[in-house]
Amino acid sequence: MSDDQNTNKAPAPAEAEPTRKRILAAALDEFAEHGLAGGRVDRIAERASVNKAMIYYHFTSKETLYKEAVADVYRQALEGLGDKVSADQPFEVMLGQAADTYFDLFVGHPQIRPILLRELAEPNSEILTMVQSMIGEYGIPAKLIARFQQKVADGTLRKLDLRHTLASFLALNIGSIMMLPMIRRILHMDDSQAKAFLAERRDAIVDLFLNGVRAKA
Amino acid sequence: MSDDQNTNKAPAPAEAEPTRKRILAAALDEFAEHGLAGGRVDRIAERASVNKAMIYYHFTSKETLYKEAVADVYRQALEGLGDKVSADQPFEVMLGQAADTYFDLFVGHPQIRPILLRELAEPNSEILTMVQSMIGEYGIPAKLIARFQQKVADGTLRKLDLRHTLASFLALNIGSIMMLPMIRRILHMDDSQAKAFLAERRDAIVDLFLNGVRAKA
Amino acid sequence: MSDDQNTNKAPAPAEAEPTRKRILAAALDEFAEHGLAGGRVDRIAERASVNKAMIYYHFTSKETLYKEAVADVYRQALEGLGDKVSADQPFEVMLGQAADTYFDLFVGHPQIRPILLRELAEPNSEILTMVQSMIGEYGIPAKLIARFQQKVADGTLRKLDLRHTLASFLALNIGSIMMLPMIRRILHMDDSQAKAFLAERRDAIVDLFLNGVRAKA
Amino acid sequence: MSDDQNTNKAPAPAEAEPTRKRILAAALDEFAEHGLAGGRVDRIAERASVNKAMIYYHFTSKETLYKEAVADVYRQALEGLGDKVSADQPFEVMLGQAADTYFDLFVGHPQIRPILLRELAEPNSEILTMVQSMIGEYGIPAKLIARFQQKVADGTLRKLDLRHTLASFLALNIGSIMMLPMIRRILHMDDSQAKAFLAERRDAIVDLFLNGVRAKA
DNA sequence: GATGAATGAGCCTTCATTCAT
DNA sequence: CATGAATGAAGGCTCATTCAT
Repeated sequence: MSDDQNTNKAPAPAEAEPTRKRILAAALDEFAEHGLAGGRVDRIAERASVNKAMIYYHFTSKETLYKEAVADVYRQALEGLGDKVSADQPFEVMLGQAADTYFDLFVGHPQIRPILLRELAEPNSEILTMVQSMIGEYGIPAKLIARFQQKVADGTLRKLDLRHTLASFLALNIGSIMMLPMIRRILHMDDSQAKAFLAERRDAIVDLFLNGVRAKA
Repeated sequence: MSDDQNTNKAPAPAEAEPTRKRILAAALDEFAEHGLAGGRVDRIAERASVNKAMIYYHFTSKETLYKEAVADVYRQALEGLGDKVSADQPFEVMLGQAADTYFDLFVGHPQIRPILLRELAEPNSEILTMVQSMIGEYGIPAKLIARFQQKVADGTLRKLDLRHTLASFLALNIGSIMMLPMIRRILHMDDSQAKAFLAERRDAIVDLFLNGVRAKA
Repeated sequence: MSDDQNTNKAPAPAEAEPTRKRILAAALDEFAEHGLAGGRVDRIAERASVNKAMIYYHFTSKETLYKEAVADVYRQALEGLGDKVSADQPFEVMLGQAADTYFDLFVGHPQIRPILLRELAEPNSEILTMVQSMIGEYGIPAKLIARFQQKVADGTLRKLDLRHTLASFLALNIGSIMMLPMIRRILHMDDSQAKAFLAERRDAIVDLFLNGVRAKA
Repeated sequence: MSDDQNTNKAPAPAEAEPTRKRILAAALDEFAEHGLAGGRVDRIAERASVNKAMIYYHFTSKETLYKEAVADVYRQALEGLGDKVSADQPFEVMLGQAADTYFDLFVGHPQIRPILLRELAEPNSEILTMVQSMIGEYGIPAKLIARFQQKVADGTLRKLDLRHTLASFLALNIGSIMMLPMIRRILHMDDSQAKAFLAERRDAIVDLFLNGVRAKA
């Protein structure tokens, strides 16, 4: 599929793809800033330097565009992430890799955070379902669960409800990023302080989590 | 006439101070469901069974109404919360009280969750700032930080960066609630399973956190 | 009627009249500033320090209020003017009196100017008709025409079409006042210059008119 | 197809550069009839046979449209007027030309009269300022003032304050037109009489003015 | 008389979407 | 593919007017 694209694109439609991609990128930014309801098709057109009608040439509707734009970032994000979390490493290294992966995800694709937040607010988010299906069994959660089970089996971890253990790890990681504006205000941090804080967060999380789950000597 | 009113008002307060409050309640629901951008004034009027113009009789604009509605729930919520978290109790009891308070907050006022989520997505949320100022120094974070310091001093807790410790506790609690739809999908839980899961969550969090921060014997 | 009023008013309705008058005065100001279409009932109520509903207690509709307010100023204005123009005086004195009367009218009741201007723009102004009927045969035009005729008869004035002569006199007087903002801009006059200019205008008009109509020696 | 257009456009320019101009024309009529406050965007759309939204595609707001429409008529009017007033002609001819120009202006563009009247009623009319700047130094007033000065210098005219002299000429001309509905009522003229009266007015004005300013033999 | 609250119709403006070229 | 113009359906807000007390 990618071969096909690469070879066919040079000749004629070399200009075709860019437009579509530009629209997707513009849409992503717009929706990240304003949400689906607050996002404006005009603004997307402007951002992409295309005529508004062009958007409807490439996409069925604003909502479709939204879905495709979101799917698109996730595709890129997941691709970039690849296999940064390997079960071959020591447990704490693996946890660190997982944490890094989450932080990198939101740093590398800053539009994901606001979009995800807004989707979490939506009663029956199709986006959330779609994203989940994209990540599927290859995601970090699956890897973590497997490792947890093994660690419990060999006695390194306390006997915990692993669903909660996973939920806690996710909450610590993703939740910290999601809630940063709140925590900033509580701790009276300015922009640069918040940035530094976030950078230290990974270690703090892994440390707390490890101690929290490890079986007592 | 005034006698009449006074005596009649007690029995049927459902109509006592209606319109403005009905509008606020309707607005809260509408904005919780659809956000500020997606919320419709017409729908709020309908929900409140008032004429659309009545909304503008009581409130300056849609945005003002939004802010007042949010301020209003928080006022009620904070009032209801009172002093459920007391520093006189053993540490783990206090943590449990704090967790309970958060869970109760979001259960008792289910509109807060989606509103908070969407505000977290907003670059410079005035709402977040306002809410923070409403909670102020009486909030749980302040109490926790104080207790943490004391516990570190007496050697019960490991020497940790307390800002991160607090952030972790908040992420575990609030983050878990915020991210529930995500976790549900990851763990393939249906509605009732999710509910049960959330009910157990409090203990799981306190357990993990306590173990995570406690100094080793 | 006036007896009736005077004797009855003291007892009870002493407060009644003021409200109505306050509304009329407020309406006059509002309509002078914004016109009938641009005038706001709310603003009139505010200006009159009465409840908006009170306006509808005293007047049928916004339009009615407008008409009554206009009729009211004119009534006051005409009353105040009385017989300032007397045919007993020398011709040029009489012209001066007429000019003074017009200038006084617009200075003493500054709301009349904008209202009149806007009514002149209305295709079939009922107000204009009403005002005309209020002034009737006692107005300055009638007096002037009579004097003109007499002056033509005795040879002091050239044989002119007296309708045009009258029109010219009115245009010179009222027109000058109406068009002041325009003339100000053409002659680059500031506020105080314009005021001084208007004060001199009376003499300039009488002088030009007199020379313009007088039979050559 | 494009050929078709090119060849067809000449014969039927009625559709050549339509919408924007149609809107401007419709707006002009609407605002002339009802004023800015009373003018309705819906009605303008209807008059122009365009969708209401089209108005906002071409113009920023109702007020902008108003300003542009007014600027537009004045542009056309001034263009049409050109140099009808020449200083090479005898004084009374020149005055006649000036009078003709004013009468033609208001006859050729009947919307200007009501618009000007309403703007004269506006405390700080931007329109009046704009119009003045459009006319600038090429307008009749400048030409008249220059001629007046010259005529005073050569002794043909009495020594008058030329600002007042100009004001009087303008009041006689423009004022007569503006105040016609008033004069009609005073002189009890019907439609056709008023029309005839207005046609004679030019000569009456020039005659009065000339005699009024001329130095006595 | 007087008021606060209420209402229906309407107003300006915007938005997603489509059409003709 | 690309564009400028067009459109119908709201959407937020306002206004004159009325009602209950």
